[in-house]
Amino acid sequence: MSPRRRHAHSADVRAHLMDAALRVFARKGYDGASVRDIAAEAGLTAPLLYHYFPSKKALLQALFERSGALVMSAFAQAAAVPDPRERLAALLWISARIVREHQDFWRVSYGVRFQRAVLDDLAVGVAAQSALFVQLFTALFTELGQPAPQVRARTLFATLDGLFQHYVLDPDGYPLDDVISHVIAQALSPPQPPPLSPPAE
Amino acid sequence: MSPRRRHAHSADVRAHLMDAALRVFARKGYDGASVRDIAAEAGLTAPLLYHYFPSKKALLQALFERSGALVMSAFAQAAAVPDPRERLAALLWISARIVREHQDFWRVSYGVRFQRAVLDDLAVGVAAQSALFVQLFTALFTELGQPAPQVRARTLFATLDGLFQHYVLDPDGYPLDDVISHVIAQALSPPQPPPLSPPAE
Amino acid sequence: MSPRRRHAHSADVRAHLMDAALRVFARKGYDGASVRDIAAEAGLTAPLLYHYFPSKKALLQALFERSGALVMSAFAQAAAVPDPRERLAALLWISARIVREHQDFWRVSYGVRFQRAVLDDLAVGVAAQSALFVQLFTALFTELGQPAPQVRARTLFATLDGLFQHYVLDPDGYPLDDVISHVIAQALSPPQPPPLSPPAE
Amino acid sequence: MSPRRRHAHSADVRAHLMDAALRVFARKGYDGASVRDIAAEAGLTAPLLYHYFPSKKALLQALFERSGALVMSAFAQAAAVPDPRERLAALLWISARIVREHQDFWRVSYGVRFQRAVLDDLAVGVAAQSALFVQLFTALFTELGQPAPQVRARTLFATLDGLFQHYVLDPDGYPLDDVISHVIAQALSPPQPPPLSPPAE
DNA sequence: AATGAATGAGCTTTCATTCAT
DNA sequence: CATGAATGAAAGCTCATTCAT
Repeated sequence: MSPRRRHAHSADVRAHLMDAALRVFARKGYDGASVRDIAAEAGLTAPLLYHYFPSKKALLQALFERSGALVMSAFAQAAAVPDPRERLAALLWISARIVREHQDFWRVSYGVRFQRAVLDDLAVGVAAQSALFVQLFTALFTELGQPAPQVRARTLFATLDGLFQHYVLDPDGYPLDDVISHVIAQALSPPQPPPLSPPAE
Repeated sequence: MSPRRRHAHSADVRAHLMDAALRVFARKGYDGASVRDIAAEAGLTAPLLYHYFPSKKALLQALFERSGALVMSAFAQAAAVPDPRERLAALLWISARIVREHQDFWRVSYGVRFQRAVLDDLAVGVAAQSALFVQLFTALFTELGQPAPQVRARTLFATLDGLFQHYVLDPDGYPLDDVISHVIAQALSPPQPPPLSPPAE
Repeated sequence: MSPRRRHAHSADVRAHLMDAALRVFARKGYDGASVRDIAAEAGLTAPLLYHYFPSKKALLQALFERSGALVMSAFAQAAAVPDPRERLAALLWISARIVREHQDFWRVSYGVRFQRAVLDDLAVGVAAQSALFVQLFTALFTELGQPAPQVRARTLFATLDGLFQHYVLDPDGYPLDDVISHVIAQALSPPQPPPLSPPAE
Repeated sequence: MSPRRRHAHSADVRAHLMDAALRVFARKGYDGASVRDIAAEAGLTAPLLYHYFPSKKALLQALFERSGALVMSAFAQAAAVPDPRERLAALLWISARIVREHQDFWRVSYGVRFQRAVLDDLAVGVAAQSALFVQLFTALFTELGQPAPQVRARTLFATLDGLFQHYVLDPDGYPLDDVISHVIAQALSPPQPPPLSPPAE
């Protein structure tokens, strides 16, 4: 009834479409979701979708950017914790919270992780985040005086990645908090000498 | 011994097709790989592929069965090591070797992990392997007298899963052996009390 | 009145496609007619056909529904004739007219009559029409005081069915009116005792 | 073990294949039946089928020829009955018996009746049989002194054709003998003046 | 006589995307 | 802003038929 724009802000429609896309991608996978599906989920038509996003891929990219920003800001916050032990815990708990609260996105993200054709344009951002993560934790372990801080960082990253995948695959049955607690304890434990070298093949 | 044949043995052609499919699936993803692509990679035509496999999905399933058998036999071997610490190390080194030697398969496997529609018929086998893995390591940690053996097992499983994915995503740049060594050391280290509980939200 | 439109009304295109499909089905049979054939006959492309009909089968079904409605309304009209003898004649002449004016449809209809796989979804409507026909004529013969009215009705139905098929198979050479006249006369003639029983086998 | 031919006479295999084809055609229709289906039903392979029949169509043609011969000989027998009334009854009962005993063939025959592409090579034989039937009954009605004998013959032919189709579509529920009895009585009844001419359109 | 292997042609259907209105 | 119409490309799959053995 207001004389100004009957229709929502462009940004609102974009967000609405991204939410719809997220749901459909999460449900059917990126390839399995048709542009029509997404438009229908958002309550509009495909050509209109193209009014807001130049392609299906661009929609996915927008989802990655939105979540990337979210992750970055959360991490920046936690990275500011002065005590390194507390910082590590904060980073992990925050990661867990993000994944729990954005399960759909992570399902999508893990689902396209191995699709080169799809990831082409995302690869840079994703790789950057991974690198940042490893750097952050390498610094942290260095600060803690742990040996081989980069290996520790990589291991921790792998653990988190695997763990979040397992959680997202079965959110109701997975003891996320227990495992996170254990991971934190493990990450802060003193180093051990490697007990066995790789067997000669 | 075997004379030159114009018509290869059925089993040979099947294996040849599976290898081709593996390469194409690894390169383009399951959805991105067309039956024609696979047939062409194998040097034959699409209808002939259907002579050997009833469907594209069946081809994928055959790949999973082949690798599943391989994993199982390797695991059975390592699971027979009497000393639990050595057994743990053996299981991890063997896992790493399998992944290294069958990168394409694991790329494919991780690629379809979140595609419900595709996994339907594979789900049983895959879930069984995961369960077996967790069981095996739960028993192992119990044997070692570690507390919370199931959480440890789950964590270890997550670590391996994430680690192998990171390796497969960048096989040349990833220090697989170093990380595996560290994971083994970590898994065998004595437990620590959890330093921090999850923050109240 | 209506301005020149680049995009025709959906209903028009649907009708246009149905006409094209009817011609192609009549010419090549249901199985022999490809969706491309039909689209080409209608002057458009196959994917566009799917814009208007969800499947090839749905197209056939639409044809049956259209003709079913036509038959029903024509029959309802003739069934209202009060005098039973005149009613019988009216029903038969109307049937003949419908078949003559919709030869293509009846060719198609008779062509799929024995294709279980195709008829599945049409079966209900077709069976209902047959049953209606027999009921209508059973009532009519009862009203006329003829013995064994149901057998007479079934016989008449069979005669019409066969006769229309023969006509449709050779529309130019078939003396449709003569035969219909005779059938009417025959149907209204008084009953005769059966002259001979079936021979013992 | 007998030194002479391990394998059946060529004619036997042909007959065996024709029986198999008949069953499969009856079950799935001509188009719906694949050559592999037929070969499998006969317990052999497709290329071997091609050893006995040059094409799928030729198989169908052979079926028509076999049944045509059967019909002809049965008709020839019944046509020899001296009394025309008895002859008519004999012809109809024999027709009914043939259809009852060869339901599969008639199902197939009626199923392809409107498929020009399939019938091309059968058309001659089928048309000849129809013509023979009409001639035979025209002569018979002439002999009986009935007016318009050709129209009567055509009508009778239509009745039989329709009736046999209805029977074949529902063999268990159809009162074939009752209807045949009625048709015979009707065919032998004296003529009636046509009660109503076709309405002016 | 018998068969596994092989293929060209073609099927129905889906999709991302564009265009005219 | 919004949409129905439109399409080229390609998908998975089936088939009648042939060929080498």
